[in-house]
Amino acid sequence: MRALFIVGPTACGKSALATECARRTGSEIISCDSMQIYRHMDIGTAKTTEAECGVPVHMVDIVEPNAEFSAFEYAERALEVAETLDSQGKLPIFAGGTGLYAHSTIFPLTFGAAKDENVRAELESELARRGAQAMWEELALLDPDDAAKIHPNNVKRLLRALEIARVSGETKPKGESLKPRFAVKMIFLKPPRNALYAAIDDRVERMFEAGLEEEVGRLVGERGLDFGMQSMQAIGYREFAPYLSGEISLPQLKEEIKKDTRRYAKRQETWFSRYKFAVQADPFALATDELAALALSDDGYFNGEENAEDR
RNA sequence: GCCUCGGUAGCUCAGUCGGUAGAGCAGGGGACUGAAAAUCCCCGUGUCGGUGGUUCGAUUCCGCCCCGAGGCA
Repeated sequence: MRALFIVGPTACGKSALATECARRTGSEIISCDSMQIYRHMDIGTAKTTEAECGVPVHMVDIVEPNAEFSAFEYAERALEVAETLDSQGKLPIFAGGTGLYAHSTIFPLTFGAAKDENVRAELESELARRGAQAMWEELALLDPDDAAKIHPNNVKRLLRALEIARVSGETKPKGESLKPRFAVKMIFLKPPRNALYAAIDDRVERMFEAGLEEEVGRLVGERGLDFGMQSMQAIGYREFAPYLSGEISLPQLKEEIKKDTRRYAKRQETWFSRYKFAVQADPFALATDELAALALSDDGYFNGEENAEDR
Protein backbone atom coordinates (compact mmCIF):
# COMPACT_ATOMS: atom_id res chain seq x y z
CA MET A 1 0.00 0.00 0.00
CA ARG A 2 0.95 3.58 -0.55
CA ALA A 3 -0.25 6.60 1.40
CA LEU A 4 0.31 10.31 1.18
CA PHE A 5 0.68 12.44 4.28
CA ILE A 6 0.28 16.20 4.17
CA VAL A 7 1.55 17.64 7.43
CA GLY A 8 2.72 20.93 8.88
CA PRO A 9 1.75 23.64 11.34
CA THR A 10 -1.79 25.02 11.62
CA ALA A 11 -2.98 27.52 9.09
CA CYS A 12 -0.39 26.57 6.52
CA GLY A 13 -2.79 25.25 3.90
CA LYS A 14 -2.84 21.51 4.51
CA SER A 15 -6.55 21.11 3.89
CA ALA A 16 -6.52 23.06 0.67
CA LEU A 17 -3.70 20.98 -0.71
CA ALA A 18 -5.26 17.72 0.45
CA THR A 19 -8.52 18.69 -1.21
CA GLU A 20 -6.78 19.46 -4.46
CA CYS A 21 -4.92 16.17 -4.37
CA ALA A 22 -8.11 14.24 -3.63
CA ARG A 23 -9.92 15.93 -6.48
CA ARG A 24 -7.20 15.21 -8.97
CA THR A 25 -6.91 11.57 -8.06
CA GLY A 26 -10.54 10.92 -7.26
CA SER A 27 -9.49 9.89 -3.80
CA GLU A 28 -10.46 10.75 -0.24
CA ILE A 29 -8.98 12.58 2.71
CA ILE A 30 -8.20 11.09 6.09
CA SER A 31 -7.98 13.81 8.70
CA CYS A 32 -5.06 13.45 11.07
CA ASP A 33 -6.10 15.79 13.81
CA SER A 34 -6.74 15.13 17.47
CA MET A 35 -9.44 17.77 17.82
CA GLN A 36 -11.34 17.57 14.56
CA ILE A 37 -12.46 14.12 15.64
CA TYR A 38 -14.96 15.85 17.94
CA ARG A 39 -18.43 16.69 16.76
CA HIS A 40 -19.82 20.17 17.32
CA MET A 41 -16.37 21.69 17.48
CA ASP A 42 -16.12 23.10 14.01
CA ILE A 43 -15.04 26.71 13.96
CA GLY A 44 -12.25 26.57 16.51
CA THR A 45 -10.74 23.43 15.02
CA ALA A 46 -10.90 24.83 11.47
CA LYS A 47 -12.61 21.62 10.51
CA THR A 48 -12.90 20.76 6.85
CA THR A 49 -15.89 18.65 5.96
CA GLU A 50 -17.02 16.95 2.81
CA ALA A 51 -19.81 19.49 2.49
CA GLU A 52 -17.25 22.26 2.25
CA CYS A 53 -14.54 20.77 0.13
CA GLY A 54 -16.51 18.34 -2.02
CA VAL A 55 -14.45 15.28 -1.33
CA PRO A 56 -15.00 12.68 1.42
CA VAL A 57 -13.17 13.44 4.65
CA HIS A 58 -12.67 10.63 7.15
CA MET A 59 -11.77 10.65 10.84
CA VAL A 60 -13.67 13.85 11.44
CA ASP A 61 -16.75 14.10 13.68
CA ILE A 62 -16.31 10.61 14.99
CA VAL A 63 -16.89 11.13 18.72
CA GLU A 64 -18.91 13.39 21.00
CA PRO A 65 -16.94 16.14 22.72
CA ASN A 66 -17.47 14.63 26.15
CA ALA A 67 -15.72 11.44 25.07
CA GLU A 68 -12.08 10.56 25.37
CA PHE A 69 -9.99 9.42 22.49
CA SER A 70 -6.43 8.30 21.99
CA ALA A 71 -3.66 8.03 19.49
CA PHE A 72 -3.99 4.29 19.69
CA GLU A 73 -7.64 4.33 18.67
CA TYR A 74 -6.87 6.81 15.96
CA ALA A 75 -4.19 4.67 14.39
CA GLU A 76 -6.40 1.59 14.40
CA ARG A 77 -9.35 3.29 12.79
CA ALA A 78 -7.42 5.44 10.36
CA LEU A 79 -5.47 2.45 9.17
CA GLU A 80 -8.69 0.63 8.49
CA VAL A 81 -9.96 3.52 6.41
CA ALA A 82 -6.69 3.70 4.51
CA GLU A 83 -6.82 0.01 3.72
CA THR A 84 -10.36 0.28 2.47
CA LEU A 85 -9.43 3.16 0.19
CA ASP A 86 -6.42 1.25 -1.04
CA SER A 87 -8.55 -1.77 -1.85
CA GLN A 88 -10.72 0.52 -3.96
CA GLY A 89 -7.69 1.68 -5.84
CA LYS A 90 -7.71 5.10 -4.18
CA LEU A 91 -4.68 6.80 -2.71
CA PRO A 92 -5.22 7.48 1.00
CA ILE A 93 -4.47 11.15 1.59
CA PHE A 94 -3.79 11.92 5.23
CA ALA A 95 -3.85 15.57 6.19
CA GLY A 96 -3.37 17.07 9.59
CA GLY A 97 -1.04 18.40 12.19
CA THR A 98 -1.17 15.93 15.05
CA GLY A 99 2.30 14.44 15.00
CA LEU A 100 1.68 11.47 17.23
CA TYR A 101 -1.41 10.46 15.30
CA ALA A 102 0.51 10.51 12.05
CA HIS A 103 3.45 8.75 13.61
CA SER A 104 1.45 5.92 15.13
CA THR A 105 -0.38 5.40 11.87
CA ILE A 106 2.76 5.22 9.80
CA PHE A 107 4.90 3.20 12.18
CA PRO A 108 3.82 0.07 14.03
CA LEU A 109 4.23 1.41 17.54
CA THR A 110 3.83 -0.81 20.55
CA PHE A 111 1.96 1.39 22.93
CA GLY A 112 2.06 -0.86 25.96
CA ALA A 113 -0.78 -1.78 28.27
CA ALA A 114 -4.12 -0.16 27.59
CA LYS A 115 -5.11 2.69 29.81
CA ASP A 116 -6.87 1.82 33.00
CA GLU A 117 -9.04 4.43 34.67
CA ASN A 118 -8.73 2.89 38.11
CA VAL A 119 -4.98 2.70 38.02
CA ARG A 120 -4.86 6.20 36.68
CA ALA A 121 -7.00 7.56 39.50
CA GLU A 122 -4.85 5.69 41.98
CA LEU A 123 -1.70 7.19 40.52
CA GLU A 124 -3.19 10.66 40.58
CA SER A 125 -3.91 10.48 44.27
CA GLU A 126 -0.51 9.02 44.97
CA LEU A 127 1.04 11.85 43.07
CA ALA A 128 -0.82 14.38 45.18
CA ARG A 129 0.33 12.62 48.31
CA ARG A 130 3.92 11.68 47.52
CA GLY A 131 4.98 14.25 44.96
CA ALA A 132 6.44 13.86 41.52
CA GLN A 133 9.99 13.24 42.68
CA ALA A 134 9.04 10.17 44.71
CA MET A 135 6.98 8.82 41.83
CA TRP A 136 9.88 9.34 39.48
CA GLU A 137 12.20 7.48 41.81
CA GLU A 138 9.78 4.59 41.84
CA LEU A 139 9.94 4.46 38.06
CA ALA A 140 13.72 4.71 38.14
CA LEU A 141 13.80 1.55 40.24
CA LEU A 142 11.56 -0.30 37.81
CA ASP A 143 13.20 0.91 34.64
CA PRO A 144 16.19 3.25 34.79
CA ASP A 145 16.32 3.74 31.03
CA ASP A 146 12.71 4.74 30.87
CA ALA A 147 13.04 7.08 33.83
CA ALA A 148 16.07 8.70 32.27
CA LYS A 149 13.94 9.76 29.35
CA ILE A 150 11.16 11.27 31.40
CA HIS A 151 11.71 14.50 33.28
CA PRO A 152 10.34 14.30 36.85
CA ASN A 153 8.19 17.35 36.13
CA ASN A 154 6.54 15.69 33.18
CA VAL A 155 3.74 14.26 35.21
CA LYS A 156 1.65 12.93 32.35
CA ARG A 157 4.46 10.83 30.94
CA LEU A 158 5.57 9.77 34.37
CA LEU A 159 2.14 8.50 35.36
CA ARG A 160 1.63 6.79 32.05
CA ALA A 161 4.91 4.89 32.46
CA LEU A 162 3.92 3.80 35.93
CA GLU A 163 0.46 2.89 34.70
CA ILE A 164 1.94 0.51 32.17
CA ALA A 165 4.11 -1.05 34.84
CA ARG A 166 1.23 -1.58 37.24
CA VAL A 167 -1.24 -2.84 34.71
CA SER A 168 1.02 -5.22 32.87
CA GLY A 169 3.77 -5.88 35.35
CA GLU A 170 6.20 -4.87 32.66
CA THR A 171 7.80 -1.61 31.76
CA LYS A 172 7.22 0.40 28.66
CA PRO A 173 8.02 -1.48 25.48
CA LYS A 174 11.20 -0.32 23.86
CA GLY A 175 10.99 -1.69 20.37
CA GLU A 176 10.94 1.40 18.27
CA SER A 177 10.29 0.56 14.68
CA LEU A 178 11.43 2.87 11.98
CA LYS A 179 9.99 0.76 9.26
CA PRO A 180 6.66 2.10 8.07
CA ARG A 181 3.66 -0.16 7.65
CA PHE A 182 3.31 1.00 4.06
CA ALA A 183 5.11 3.12 1.51
CA VAL A 184 4.64 6.66 2.72
CA LYS A 185 5.24 10.00 1.11
CA MET A 186 5.17 12.93 3.45
CA ILE A 187 4.77 16.50 2.33
CA PHE A 188 5.86 18.78 5.14
CA LEU A 189 4.43 22.23 4.53
CA LYS A 190 6.79 24.66 6.17
CA PRO A 191 6.13 28.34 5.62
CA PRO A 192 8.44 31.13 6.82
CA ARG A 193 7.74 31.86 10.47
CA ASN A 194 6.61 35.47 10.02
CA ALA A 195 4.17 34.64 7.25
CA LEU A 196 2.78 31.74 9.27
CA TYR A 197 2.19 33.95 12.27
CA ALA A 198 0.38 36.48 10.14
CA ALA A 199 -1.80 33.69 8.75
CA ILE A 200 -2.52 32.48 12.26
CA ASP A 201 -3.58 35.93 13.47
CA ASP A 202 -5.82 36.25 10.48
CA ARG A 203 -7.38 32.86 10.96
CA VAL A 204 -8.18 33.56 14.61
CA GLU A 205 -9.92 36.80 13.65
CA ARG A 206 -11.95 34.94 11.06
CA MET A 207 -12.94 32.31 13.59
CA PHE A 208 -14.47 34.98 15.76
CA GLU A 209 -16.27 36.47 12.78
CA ALA A 210 -17.59 33.01 11.97
CA GLY A 211 -19.08 32.70 15.44
CA LEU A 212 -16.50 31.00 17.62
CA GLU A 213 -17.86 32.63 20.75
CA GLU A 214 -21.34 31.29 20.03
CA GLU A 215 -19.96 27.84 19.33
CA VAL A 216 -18.17 27.76 22.66
CA GLY A 217 -21.31 29.08 24.34
CA ARG A 218 -23.29 26.17 22.95
CA LEU A 219 -20.71 23.61 24.07
CA VAL A 220 -20.56 24.98 27.58
CA GLY A 221 -24.24 25.81 27.81
CA GLU A 222 -26.42 23.34 25.97
CA ARG A 223 -23.96 20.48 26.02
CA GLY A 224 -22.70 21.13 29.49
CA LEU A 225 -19.04 20.63 28.69
CA ASP A 226 -16.48 21.86 31.15
CA PHE A 227 -12.99 23.07 30.52
CA GLY A 228 -11.41 20.07 32.16
CA MET A 229 -12.46 17.78 29.35
CA GLN A 230 -10.01 16.56 26.78
CA SER A 231 -11.88 18.19 23.93
CA MET A 232 -12.06 21.51 25.71
CA GLN A 233 -8.32 21.63 26.08
CA ALA A 234 -8.18 22.51 22.43
CA ILE A 235 -6.69 25.84 21.49
CA GLY A 236 -9.46 28.26 20.67
CA TYR A 237 -11.67 26.74 23.35
CA ARG A 238 -9.73 26.46 26.57
CA GLU A 239 -8.81 30.14 26.51
CA PHE A 240 -12.49 30.98 26.93
CA ALA A 241 -12.50 29.88 30.57
CA PRO A 242 -11.05 33.11 31.98
CA TYR A 243 -13.03 35.14 29.48
CA LEU A 244 -16.37 33.65 30.47
CA SER A 245 -15.61 34.24 34.12
CA GLY A 246 -14.81 37.85 33.38
CA GLU A 247 -11.11 37.73 34.13
CA ILE A 248 -10.00 38.83 30.69
CA SER A 249 -11.45 40.97 27.93
CA LEU A 250 -12.31 39.98 24.39
CA PRO A 251 -9.12 41.49 22.92
CA GLN A 252 -7.10 39.66 25.55
CA LEU A 253 -8.88 36.43 24.74
CA LYS A 254 -8.03 36.78 21.06
CA GLU A 255 -4.43 37.55 21.93
CA GLU A 256 -4.22 34.43 24.10
CA ILE A 257 -5.59 32.23 21.35
CA LYS A 258 -3.16 33.65 18.84
CA LYS A 259 -0.27 33.19 21.20
CA ASP A 260 -1.17 29.60 22.04
CA THR A 261 -1.61 28.84 18.37
CA ARG A 262 1.82 30.24 17.53
CA ARG A 263 3.43 28.08 20.16
CA TYR A 264 1.54 25.07 18.95
CA ALA A 265 2.67 25.71 15.39
CA LYS A 266 6.25 25.78 16.60
CA ARG A 267 5.82 22.45 18.39
CA GLN A 268 4.34 20.95 15.26
CA GLU A 269 7.32 22.06 13.22
CA THR A 270 9.66 20.53 15.74
CA TRP A 271 7.81 17.25 15.59
CA PHE A 272 7.67 16.96 11.82
CA SER A 273 11.25 17.98 11.25
CA ARG A 274 12.25 14.59 12.67
CA TYR A 275 11.26 12.84 9.45
CA LYS A 276 14.25 12.94 7.19
CA PHE A 277 12.31 11.34 4.36
CA ALA A 278 9.71 14.12 4.30
CA VAL A 279 9.55 16.46 1.34
CA GLN A 280 9.56 20.03 2.60
CA ALA A 281 7.82 22.80 0.72
CA ASP A 282 6.91 26.41 1.40
CA PRO A 283 3.14 26.59 0.87
CA PHE A 284 3.19 30.37 0.67
CA ALA A 285 5.79 30.44 -2.07
CA LEU A 286 4.29 27.78 -4.33
CA ALA A 287 0.94 27.74 -6.08
CA THR A 288 -1.55 24.99 -5.25
CA ASP A 289 -0.91 23.48 -8.68
CA GLU A 290 2.77 23.19 -8.04
CA LEU A 291 2.25 21.77 -4.58
CA ALA A 292 -0.23 19.22 -5.86
CA ALA A 293 2.14 18.16 -8.61
CA LEU A 294 4.87 17.73 -6.02
CA ALA A 295 2.60 15.75 -3.73
CA LEU A 296 1.21 13.49 -6.42
CA SER A 297 4.39 12.60 -8.21
CA ASP A 298 5.53 9.01 -7.87
CA ASP A 299 8.85 9.73 -6.29
CA GLY A 300 9.56 10.44 -2.67
CA TYR A 301 7.92 7.33 -1.24
CA PHE A 302 9.69 5.91 1.73
CA ASN A 303 9.52 2.34 2.89
CA GLY A 304 12.13 2.07 5.54
CA GLU A 305 15.33 1.35 3.70
CA GLU A 306 17.11 4.40 4.99
CA ASN A 307 16.90 6.01 8.38
CA ALA A 308 13.45 7.36 8.96
CA GLU A 309 14.56 9.62 11.68
CA ASP A 310 17.84 11.22 12.38
CA ARG A 311 18.32 9.36 15.62
C1' G B 1 8.01 79.24 31.73
C1' C B 2 8.67 76.75 36.61
C1' C B 3 8.29 72.23 39.70
C1' U B 4 7.95 66.89 40.31
C1' C B 5 8.40 61.97 38.58
C1' G B 6 10.06 58.91 34.75
C1' G B 7 13.46 57.46 30.27
C1' U B 8 17.48 50.16 31.68
C1' A B 9 16.24 43.45 26.85
C1' G B 10 10.58 43.54 21.79
C1' C B 11 6.94 45.01 26.36
C1' U B 12 6.25 46.00 31.85
C1' C B 13 9.68 47.02 35.34
C1' A B 14 13.68 45.82 39.30
C1' G B 15 18.70 47.01 40.44
C1' U B 16 23.72 48.73 40.90
C1' C B 17 25.39 52.68 48.94
C1' G B 18 30.25 54.09 41.73
C1' G B 19 33.56 48.29 39.61
C1' U B 20 29.49 47.98 32.35
C1' A B 21 22.93 44.71 34.94
C1' G B 22 18.25 40.97 36.06
C1' A B 23 13.01 39.25 36.66
C1' G B 24 8.09 38.46 34.50
C1' C B 25 5.83 38.44 29.86
C1' A B 26 6.81 38.15 24.62
C1' G B 27 10.29 35.52 21.64
C1' G B 28 13.76 31.37 20.28
C1' G B 29 15.42 26.09 20.53
C1' G B 30 14.26 21.02 21.87
C1' A B 31 11.73 16.40 23.63
C1' C B 32 7.62 13.36 22.58
C1' U B 33 5.04 5.34 22.14
C1' G B 34 -2.88 4.47 24.68
C1' A B 35 -4.64 12.69 27.27
C1' A B 36 -0.46 14.90 22.06
C1' A B 37 -4.21 21.57 19.99
C1' A B 38 -1.89 17.68 25.77
C1' U B 39 2.59 17.49 28.73
C1' C B 40 7.62 18.71 29.66
C1' C B 41 12.89 20.67 29.26
C1' C B 42 16.60 24.49 27.88
C1' C B 43 17.91 29.73 26.35
C1' G B 44 18.46 36.80 28.93
C1' U B 45 24.71 41.87 26.19
C1' G B 46 21.23 45.37 26.30
C1' U B 47 25.26 52.46 22.98
C1' C B 48 21.26 51.17 31.24
C1' G B 49 17.85 58.62 26.55
C1' G B 50 22.10 62.16 24.73
C1' U B 51 26.27 64.96 26.06
C1' G B 52 29.93 67.19 29.18
C1' G B 53 32.11 66.91 34.27
C1' U B 54 34.00 64.50 38.93
C1' U B 55 36.61 59.72 39.40
C1' C B 56 41.65 54.86 38.46
C1' G B 57 36.57 53.63 36.86
C1' A B 58 29.78 56.30 35.77
C1' U B 59 24.23 53.01 33.80
C1' U B 60 24.81 54.54 39.08
C1' C B 61 27.00 61.17 41.53
C1' C B 62 26.75 66.46 39.34
C1' G B 63 25.57 70.06 35.07
C1' C B 64 23.20 70.90 30.51
C1' C B 65 20.12 69.02 26.50
C1' C B 66 16.21 65.81 24.30
C1' C B 67 11.65 62.82 25.01
C1' G B 68 7.19 61.23 28.01
C1' A B 69 3.57 61.77 32.23
C1' G B 70 1.59 64.83 35.97
C1' G B 71 1.29 69.46 38.71
C1' C B 72 1.75 74.98 39.18
C1' A B 73 1.23 79.25 36.50
